Amino acid sequence: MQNTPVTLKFLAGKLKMSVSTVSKALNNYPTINEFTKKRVQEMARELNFTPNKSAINLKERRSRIIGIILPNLSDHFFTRSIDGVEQFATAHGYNVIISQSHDDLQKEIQSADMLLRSRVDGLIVAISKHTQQFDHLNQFEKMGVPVVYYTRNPSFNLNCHKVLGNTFQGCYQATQFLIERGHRKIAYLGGPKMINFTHDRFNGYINALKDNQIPFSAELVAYTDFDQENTITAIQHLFSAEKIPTALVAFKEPILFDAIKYLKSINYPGFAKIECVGFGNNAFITYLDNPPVASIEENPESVGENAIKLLLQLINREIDLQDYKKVMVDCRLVVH
Amino acid sequence: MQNTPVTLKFLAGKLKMSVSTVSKALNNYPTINEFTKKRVQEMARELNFTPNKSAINLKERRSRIIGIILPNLSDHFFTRSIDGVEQFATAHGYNVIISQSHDDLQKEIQSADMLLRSRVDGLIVAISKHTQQFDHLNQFEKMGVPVVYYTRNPSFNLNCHKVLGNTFQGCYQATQFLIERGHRKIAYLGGPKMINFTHDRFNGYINALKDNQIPFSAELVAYTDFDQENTITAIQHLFSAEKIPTALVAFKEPILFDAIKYLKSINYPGFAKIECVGFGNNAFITYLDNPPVASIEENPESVGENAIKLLLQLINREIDLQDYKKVMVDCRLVVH
DNA sequence: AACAACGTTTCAAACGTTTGAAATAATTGC
DNA sequence: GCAATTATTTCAAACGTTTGAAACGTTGTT
Repeated sequence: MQNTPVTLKFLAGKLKMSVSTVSKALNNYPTINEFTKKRVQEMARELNFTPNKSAINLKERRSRIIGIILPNLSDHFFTRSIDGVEQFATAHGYNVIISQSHDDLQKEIQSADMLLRSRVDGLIVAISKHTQQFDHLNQFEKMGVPVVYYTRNPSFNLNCHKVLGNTFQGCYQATQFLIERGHRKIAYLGGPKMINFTHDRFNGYINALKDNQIPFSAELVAYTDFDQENTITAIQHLFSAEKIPTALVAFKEPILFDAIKYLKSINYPGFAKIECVGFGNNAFITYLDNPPVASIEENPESVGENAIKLLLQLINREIDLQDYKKVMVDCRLVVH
Repeated sequence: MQNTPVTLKFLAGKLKMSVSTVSKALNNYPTINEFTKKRVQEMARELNFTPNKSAINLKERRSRIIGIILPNLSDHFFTRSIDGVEQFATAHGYNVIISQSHDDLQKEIQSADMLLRSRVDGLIVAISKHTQQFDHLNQFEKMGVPVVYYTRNPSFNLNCHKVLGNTFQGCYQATQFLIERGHRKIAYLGGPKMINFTHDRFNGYINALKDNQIPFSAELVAYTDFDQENTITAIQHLFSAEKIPTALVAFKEPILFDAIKYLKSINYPGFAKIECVGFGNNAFITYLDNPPVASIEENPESVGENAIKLLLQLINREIDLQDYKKVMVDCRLVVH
């Protein structure tokens, strides 16, 4: 424990030169004599000089920090997307601060405020499912800090930058896949209606049916959320319908697993023949005895990477802040 | 986009008062006139004044930021532990920066450096499995920044603060549980030897055997890592041993799942009777057809919470930096 | 000997806060 | 009505950097 913090001033004192010489030497200014640079750099290393980022941020009026707000880290989609962001960000000299909203608007507001105070250079955000009001996020753009919404975003709002999984295409492809395997009665298990892409997924399903001249039946559609009880209720509804489904498209894998588990537990007649597909491509599928026939891989790393790429362009003003972009990242059907 | 950043100075100009009055008004100093406070606070709200954290950090010589370095976010143990840290930290006015090492020493060093520059007030770290050298982490203590190692830590080093899952007790309990269920030939599948607690777990296993007068057989012990191939090799070894095991204790659940899957895939005779236990208590277990008979719940939230509690005490100098503590968090056996 | 020209170093202000001390204004006591 | 007291505001320095402008010292030219 050393009580004299090693600052430029301290180094300057030791070396009997001015603070600016030390600073410039460490930053490799061409006007500084080579021998001086050596001396300074050696001394800095010896004394473990570590520049104070707060001071630099203050001076430079930027932080080289990217903020990320997301619902939670227990969802593998998000942790995988972080990897995409982090890799590209650090390669470009930026660090990342992650903040979880736990799908709670108040926490999201707190996170946003914290990141705003930290003067992040840009923000990537997947909004909570309860976010209907955007003052706390609009604040960033007002201060000239670009914001990229990814995955979960305010669907009605065109005036923001978005990077989205092409969830329509993913769901279309999954439905198409099931149709090609001979299914005609394909049930659709949707997610919370507050999450905007829920509708896109539904549309993918609908359109695939339409394009194959399969009549749509409202009986074959139900919605749930992340609560297991609700999923069971939805499944009971779907599989007691008149048109008994032979296949199922679900908006998220863990929920699909709940569905499969339930059908199996009640010895649903014809269970073995039912074919399922869900979003996610969870690594655990390999351990299931009755795995989904395929998964919709959402490529979260790519979503994250596209988000940070766009954000960096906005930060560098290569793209105008007002020139709102929408980037779609295609899904890929993985057959198991 | 507004080009005049709203600073104290800017507010002071608008209100025709000094910067210090504005600052004190916003910080609710008792010497400031109530009416003045109102005026200032209103104006601040109206213009969306957001204090610059870098400036405050610089002035206060602390950041109210806690750094966390951990191997990766794909392991649910770590994401759950973060929840424990975050909750307690934010309740005490601290923010958290998470940095992944991806089990790579170089990345860990980079993370440490980044956090050091950011002048975190304290560090919580689960070292990478390749970390044998600790300069980058010792640096913090040298600068008076307390460090708490959690879960993965330098086992040989007593001179550091540690918060650990009581992995010995967990493994003992699991083994005891299997013994009580009548098993005598219990195999043990250990993890990477570089991870320090691997040995504690093994000792838990051994001691439970000993306390029940069950002879230990080296044939019943094998080691693997997170690579599936190696797990299969280990399992082949264990289950082709002379003493055919009837139960298995594994050091981590996903690996246990690989083992179960393999035994099932080869139609291992007596597979249905084999009882397994592993560390983790993965939420996913509920979907398995041949689930482990029990799980060792490591209580990661509690580990995280204990780590941040200790760290805050160190930060507040309620505990002397040199007075090295070791906190153990018990595991809990969850029978499925 | 004078001075231009260069290589190198230093000065000084700025970034946005906080805070004890000093200054000023308002109030009270007599 | 004036000093003493109290309430309120302002001054000024500090936190650790960066950086353009100014200053310095050394050479080389004439």
